[in-house]
Amino acid sequence: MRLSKFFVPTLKEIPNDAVVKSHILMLRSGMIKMISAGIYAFLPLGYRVIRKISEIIREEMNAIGGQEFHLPALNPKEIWEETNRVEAFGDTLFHVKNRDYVLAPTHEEIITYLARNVVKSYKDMPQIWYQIQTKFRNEPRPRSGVIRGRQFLMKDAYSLDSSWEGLDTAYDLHDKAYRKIFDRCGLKYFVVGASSGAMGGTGSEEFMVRSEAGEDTVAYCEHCGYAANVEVAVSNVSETGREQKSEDVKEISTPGVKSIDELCSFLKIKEDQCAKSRVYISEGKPVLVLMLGNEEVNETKLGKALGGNVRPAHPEELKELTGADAGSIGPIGFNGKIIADNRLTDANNLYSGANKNDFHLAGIDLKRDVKNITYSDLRNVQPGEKCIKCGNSLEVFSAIELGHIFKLGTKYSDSMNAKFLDENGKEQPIIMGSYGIGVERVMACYIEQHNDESGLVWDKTLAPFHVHLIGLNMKKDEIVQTCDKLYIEMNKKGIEVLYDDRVDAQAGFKFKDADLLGIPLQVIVGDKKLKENKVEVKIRKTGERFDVRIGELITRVEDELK
RNA sequence: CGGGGUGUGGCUCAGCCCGGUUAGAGCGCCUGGUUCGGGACCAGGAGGCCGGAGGUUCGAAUCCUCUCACCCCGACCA
Repeated sequence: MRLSKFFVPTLKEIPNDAVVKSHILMLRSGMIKMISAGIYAFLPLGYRVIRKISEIIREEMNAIGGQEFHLPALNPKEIWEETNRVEAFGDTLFHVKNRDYVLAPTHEEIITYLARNVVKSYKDMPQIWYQIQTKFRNEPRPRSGVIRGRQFLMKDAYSLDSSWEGLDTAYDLHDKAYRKIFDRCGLKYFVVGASSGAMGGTGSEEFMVRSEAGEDTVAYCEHCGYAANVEVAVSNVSETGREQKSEDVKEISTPGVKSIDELCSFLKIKEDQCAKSRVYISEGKPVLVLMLGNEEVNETKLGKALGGNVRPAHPEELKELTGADAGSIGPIGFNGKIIADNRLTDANNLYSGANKNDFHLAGIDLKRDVKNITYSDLRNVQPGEKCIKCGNSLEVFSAIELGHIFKLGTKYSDSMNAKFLDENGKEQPIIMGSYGIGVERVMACYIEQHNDESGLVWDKTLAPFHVHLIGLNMKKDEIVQTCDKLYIEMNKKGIEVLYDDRVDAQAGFKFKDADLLGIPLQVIVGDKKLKENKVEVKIRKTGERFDVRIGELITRVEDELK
């Protein structure tokens, strides 16, 4: 491709609206352009990368027996009503105004619709059906460029099986295929076991990439690979323990003291002598939650421990339930269920609120003074805590979800009545799995991991081109002739070449553009080297340069690209 | 949906507080010339109803009201 005829609007300056690295670089390198919040046009250069990623995905999906479909984005609303997901998706689902259609945010319904009354026998399975297509979600807040958009390219696969063992097999196949896909793409990723959320189902794994731009926070053990969302990651910190002698409970006047910090400095005590109280409402009933010191309540864990959803009590409710405002609430005299974090197990000589404004209690012994207290893991894992699997130190950081595989089971086949006859002639619901990859996220994550101060740094696999051929002064015939010749030869050899044949751009300008685009090899044709019948090769990743005789260039380029 | 911020030529921004020539700069773009291995130089030029609507005023990019768009934090997120 000749750059003079190729639409690559590179930007020297950082676009105002972009914040994360990948977004900035995709815009600056002329790969995408924003049309509206969360809606991007892929320009020719960017689309080449998308196609390379898609092709890798396609190869690995085909390798596990996947069959590629092309499914409609416009779906009749009534199909979605069968599974009750019009309501479940709520405002996230795009509705078409002038007909009863929705824009598909995912394709379980369509797949189940296709299978129903067609996949009728256990002999018709297993099946793996997939698509690489645009999906639509009315995200309340698109962000980070292509990472969270309102329309995005997704590979979604669905497995159909006649047995749970078959589902396990399909799930394992996808797990392995995903690892191959992300390995081939050159991504550093990790795998998190996760709850399957609104998709329903039993087992699930998320494929994640560490990134500042990530929306999930995970705890990760470099040593053994343990990884879990902090919402569920088990905390592994020792209990604060009991002191030998239990003091008597004693009321202390603490005027104006609200926070644990204030309490500690007012009484000159340490944080871990305090029990922080938070009141939640669970199933309509108040629950007092005690945390050691100033630790935050993990509401997901709390919900799990109490079996249901929880919400913090409103200020008015606090006053009504305890007689005090936030900051003066405590376990003694609290009328309702009391649950404490494991770290407080049987602790004594604690300070906490007195359920009376401007007073706290000292000498609280949870074992002696608080009957019916239960203990549970309610805190967030902190960096440096011991991994529950191997005991090494955990890291906590944010990450982007690239892919998600889960066992759906019969949720959709049940609600849409997709049944088959088993070996015994008995009717059974089809057992399904669902497996997604955010194609644009793969690209963004790759860029997050492969860039430097000059721009992008592609490996050959995903690079939009293999070689960036730069004619330095295209007003000189020898240079043009040499470049043209090399361009034709490389094309003939199947080497993908971007040829900077622009006449009006100066050398420095071309170099900066080339570094920004980050194509792995640069072949530089200039006056100086040409006199010795040589051209210069620069390896983008290392910055290394060397001269090569023109006659040997093709072989050398082929070697470098191996 | 809550909080914060920004809308001025294709891009990055100044001007706004304190209203008053013809609305500016750098980059980019067009013409001609010089340059030609790390985002060149000279000369000339095109391009803006200052996000939109209403209002205050003799006069509004600037003040007021409403509205739209976009960004960030939070809520939400298969």
